[in-house]
Amino acid sequence: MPDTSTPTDQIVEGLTRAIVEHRLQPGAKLAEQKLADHYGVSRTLVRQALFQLSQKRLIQMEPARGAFVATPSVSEARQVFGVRRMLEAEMTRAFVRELQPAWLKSLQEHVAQEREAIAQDNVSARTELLGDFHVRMAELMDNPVLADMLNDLISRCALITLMYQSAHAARHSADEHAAIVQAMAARDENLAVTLMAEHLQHVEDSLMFERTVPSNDVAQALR
Amino acid sequence: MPDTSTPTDQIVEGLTRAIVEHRLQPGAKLAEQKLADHYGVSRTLVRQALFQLSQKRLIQMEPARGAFVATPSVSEARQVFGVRRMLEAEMTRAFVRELQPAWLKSLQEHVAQEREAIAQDNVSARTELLGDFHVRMAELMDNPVLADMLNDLISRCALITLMYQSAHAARHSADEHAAIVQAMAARDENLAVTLMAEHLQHVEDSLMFERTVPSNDVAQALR
DNA sequence: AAAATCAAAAGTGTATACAATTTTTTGAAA
DNA sequence: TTTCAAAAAATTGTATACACTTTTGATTTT
Repeated sequence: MPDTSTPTDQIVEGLTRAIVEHRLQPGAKLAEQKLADHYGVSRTLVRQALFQLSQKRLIQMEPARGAFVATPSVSEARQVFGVRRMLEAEMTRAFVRELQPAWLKSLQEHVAQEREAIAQDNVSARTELLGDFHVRMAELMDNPVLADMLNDLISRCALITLMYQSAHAARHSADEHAAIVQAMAARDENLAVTLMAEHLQHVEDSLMFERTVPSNDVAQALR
Repeated sequence: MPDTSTPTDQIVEGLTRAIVEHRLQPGAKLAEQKLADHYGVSRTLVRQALFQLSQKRLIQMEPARGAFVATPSVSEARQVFGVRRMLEAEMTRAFVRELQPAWLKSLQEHVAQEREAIAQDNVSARTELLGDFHVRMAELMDNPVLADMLNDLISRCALITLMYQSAHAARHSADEHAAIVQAMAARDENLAVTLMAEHLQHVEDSLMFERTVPSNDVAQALR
């Protein structure tokens, strides 16, 4: 795992993973001093990290009360997925229009990786890969602006979705990814766009909101 | 002008306006102590604000060297506009599909305001209104997630575009907004989407990159 | 026993201190 | 005058200090 540049970035990275992987449950208190102790830095750097996370909407800061892992409402969750559908429908269209053989190969390999992780029952790898499929498209198109934006949206989705996707749902997602790639290979722009929109709708439909109010042990969650 | 909640937010707000309105030119150094003096706070709060702005990509932070108003490359600029086109094309489609009479009225009034600002040659008002047209659509659809995202994208676009749009270009934009609203009123989904995409393309095409390297007086730019 | 009260503890918000780095200035040599 | 080097000044990065707010928990009151 490569070092991210600044200490603050490392904290952001670590907390993001913990939140996205649901080791920190929505609503969990993020006490500054505890985090500072865990990372061996002062509260100053922890605060910087928390502010960044609050901008990414992964945590919510309440004045004088501190930071908590975000607990998005059902309405907000639907909006996030709505934005993804809008953005990714058109992204798919652009992708097919500018399609290059190497792109196709890359996505096919990616789907193969997804299936391998699913076969091996590697839950965290498969979750990450299933999200990365979408970011990979933006990266292949050489559009880091889009890739960054999708990455943030997908993090928010991960916070929203159920603890872990069931193995069944994961297989379903991988199959849909494969179908999308197939439509792309056939240069069928409209089919690819439709399949992508449907895929995202399926992921959204599989949402379940377990809003447990947890008194979470931060130190343990971060290992 | 209403007070934003925290002091940090006020600094973010102030700097955002200064950058978007080009009172701070791309590349300008943002020295922490100078900003702190100007806002009458300590560097602590200025730093928090700078980190937030760097996440919004309005400024760029270089390690040990400080913060500078961002100078996006031509390639990045095209990507930002590309994302806007993707997102707003589908937003327009959804808007027309769910269209309510009140929405139409609101947009028509907005265009009227744009034209008033243009007639009065109120440059900063017209620039803000022309950008807000797009955010208003998201707000009318009751989608703050989308509205926030568009707001950030439009800020980045404002940083990119020439100092101020020419009066001619502003009139052109307002006319295109009016045409889009007309297509919406006719419930012509595809026409509205097409007009929106073309509109954004026109704005992008009117881009000019004046990359002056300025030694900018921060205190003066902030009034 | 439940509710209310208040003191102590813990936690957040901001300023300041200080080490490390970068920029500017100064001054000598070419 | 221009160029380079070293010292001085300014600036950033991080930790710490301290005021103020919230939370906790014991004690009293109903």
